[in-house]
Amino acid sequence: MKACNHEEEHARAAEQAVRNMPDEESIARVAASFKAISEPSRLKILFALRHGEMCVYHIVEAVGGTQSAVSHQLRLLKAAGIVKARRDGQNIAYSLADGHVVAVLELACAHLHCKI
Amino acid sequence: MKACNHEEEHARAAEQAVRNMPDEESIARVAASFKAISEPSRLKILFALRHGEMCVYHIVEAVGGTQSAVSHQLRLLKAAGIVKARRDGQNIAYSLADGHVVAVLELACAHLHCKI
DNA sequence: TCAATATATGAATAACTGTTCATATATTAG
DNA sequence: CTAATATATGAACAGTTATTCATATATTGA
Repeated sequence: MKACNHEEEHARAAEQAVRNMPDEESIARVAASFKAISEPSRLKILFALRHGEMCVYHIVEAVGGTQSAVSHQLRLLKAAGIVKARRDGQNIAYSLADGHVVAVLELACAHLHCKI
Repeated sequence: MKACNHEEEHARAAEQAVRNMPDEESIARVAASFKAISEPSRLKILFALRHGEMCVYHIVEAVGGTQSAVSHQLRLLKAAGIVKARRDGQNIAYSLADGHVVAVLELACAHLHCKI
């Protein structure tokens, strides 16, 4: 494999890329965040929580599926810092962790030219 | 499973969630987009391409790994509409599909409080 | 046309992940 | 304390996916 005829520009970009490449741990964390929101079942939960805090009962109502599956998904989302949980009596109320979540969803939809 | 004592607010949120839930196909497309950028090896490619168009040779130089692995990853990224490709003689020059890609990466990093 | 180079790709394997089922924990009402 | 309810969780299975290896395709120069 040898260089292309854009050698200079591409080589400069490659150099900059190496110099500015985030460390492995940062990349792993970013990857984990996107992985958490890359499954339809979990995305549905996020789209649902856009409309406000909900306990598991209502999340199940909103997105369908079994209570167990939803609970497992919520655990992953919480571990990834995408949603936060708050106990309220017998219930656990879930909500989006911060405004970045909706912002990212909206960017993705804009990218795909689909309205949400 | 019965409703919680936030019945009214949560029930309203759940109703709105059901009414505004994107269709299955939109959700699948959003999920596929995030899945494409949820692997460290592919994220490295995107972080690299922030610095400009590059051919495969230079991408391999910037992110490491084998040519074959990088090529497979590029195929997925292209299929997902995250990067675009342009033939240039013997080389194929890759670049980010649009500004949304960098914007999403920056949002994720802001969310995680890590600088890139 | 032939050799060299850049990139792509099919198959195989190993690792990962989502769902289900059964069960556990925690909270409240009585 | 006991029963009922809400949520969480461990194990197992099925489906998915990233990497490697070998090879194919495409472009260029001679």
